[in-house]
Amino acid sequence: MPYAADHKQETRTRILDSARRLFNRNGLTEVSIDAVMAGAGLTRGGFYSHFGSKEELYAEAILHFARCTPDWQRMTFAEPPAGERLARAIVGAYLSRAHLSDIEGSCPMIGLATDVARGGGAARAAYRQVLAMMVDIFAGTLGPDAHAGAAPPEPGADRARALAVAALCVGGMVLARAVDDAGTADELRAAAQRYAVALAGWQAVETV
Amino acid sequence: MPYAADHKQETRTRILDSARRLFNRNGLTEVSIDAVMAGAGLTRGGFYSHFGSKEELYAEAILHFARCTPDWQRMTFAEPPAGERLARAIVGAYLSRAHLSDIEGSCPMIGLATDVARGGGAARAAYRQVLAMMVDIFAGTLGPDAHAGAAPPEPGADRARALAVAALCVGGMVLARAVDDAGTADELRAAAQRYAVALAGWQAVETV
DNA sequence: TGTACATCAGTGAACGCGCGTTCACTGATGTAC
DNA sequence: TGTACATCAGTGAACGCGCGTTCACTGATGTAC
Repeated sequence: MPYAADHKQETRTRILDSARRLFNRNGLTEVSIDAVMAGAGLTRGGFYSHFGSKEELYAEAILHFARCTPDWQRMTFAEPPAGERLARAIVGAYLSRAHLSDIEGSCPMIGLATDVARGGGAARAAYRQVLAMMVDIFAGTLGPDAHAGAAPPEPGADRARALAVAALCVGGMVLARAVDDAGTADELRAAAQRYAVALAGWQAVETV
Repeated sequence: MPYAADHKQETRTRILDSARRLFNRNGLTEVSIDAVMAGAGLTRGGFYSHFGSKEELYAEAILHFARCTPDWQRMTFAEPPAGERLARAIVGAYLSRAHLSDIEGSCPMIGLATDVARGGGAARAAYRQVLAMMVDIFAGTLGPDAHAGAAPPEPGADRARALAVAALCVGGMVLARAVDDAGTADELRAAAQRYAVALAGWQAVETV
């Protein structure tokens, strides 16, 4: 056994980390295997002893994103909150100026949305998984619905509202990144934050 | 003058229409000049008598999108409504099942969001222009704000709300397209529609 | 009206580069003795 | 403890294909006479 048991696994993780950064910045198809391997401190030839093809890297990288997301939460907050506090803190961090400008380290739902929409099943399944994590956290912690009428609450109304809050979070950031004017971008970010909190029925956002 | 005066202009428009369809489906970089020209019934060599480079095609195609968007409105509605009726009808059409499945013909803000975010200034300026069209229509027609407190309304609150409605419209569709499950996709679409209308303070959506 | 001509939109072969993929080889590492 | 060895992670040259771009050429069209 010429190398330590987890040596290859560690290299693989380094490749996936490099891919995550580069994909977030340049999209799935505009990243060469050369660049991914160089980002991991390796050369191109070794790639195929870790992955069968570039397609396979896509799928694995998206799953890697999904696995990393809980870590991202844990690292952002000194002491991990729970319940509604967690949900408010997530909205605060998600729609923060720091997250807007951190292209490489940001949530993959923002930077890879349209690439994934064009991609294969594995990428889209992983995307749904990341979205589901966010929606589940929101759905469990919603406050009163300002838009609910006098009628008794319909079944599934909480889920619909949680989906809308998520759409506002991701949509606000996607638009802010696409627009060429920093002022408009920050207005979008702030507006999405304000109305995501209002829609969720919370009093205020938890700033980090 | 061997050809009619507008002959070349018509060909150019045909190329841009082909580019619009292909870009919406495959993204900016994953479309070859060969494919664009074939889509316009032409061969590759002729491209460079219309555009200086592929980069230039990107910018022109996005501006073409922006120019087409009013036509899209006009064609969707038999008799063009105005004011709040127009705004409600836009939300209804934008977040419709038909628009969700019409990849090639859809609003470029949905299919090209992350591509534009990575692109050059011309594409991002055009993107901002299309977004501004939508936001302006919303901002002028908002109903009462269910989330406004007893305090007097702040300046810019209407613009912030219009931006949030737009973020909900685009974000809902972006997520719906990225997810691999048709059920979740339609839930996202419907939830975004419901709460976009609620956030705007309208009573109901105008179905087309 | 008919014919020769000038113009130029469009053609398609060719070039060169980048990138995904392959493969024979290198050399670093843990193990056996 | 020290040395030879087997293993295999990683290297880098090479191949082939696709695509952006160029360019000499074709042929369709409106005009002049």
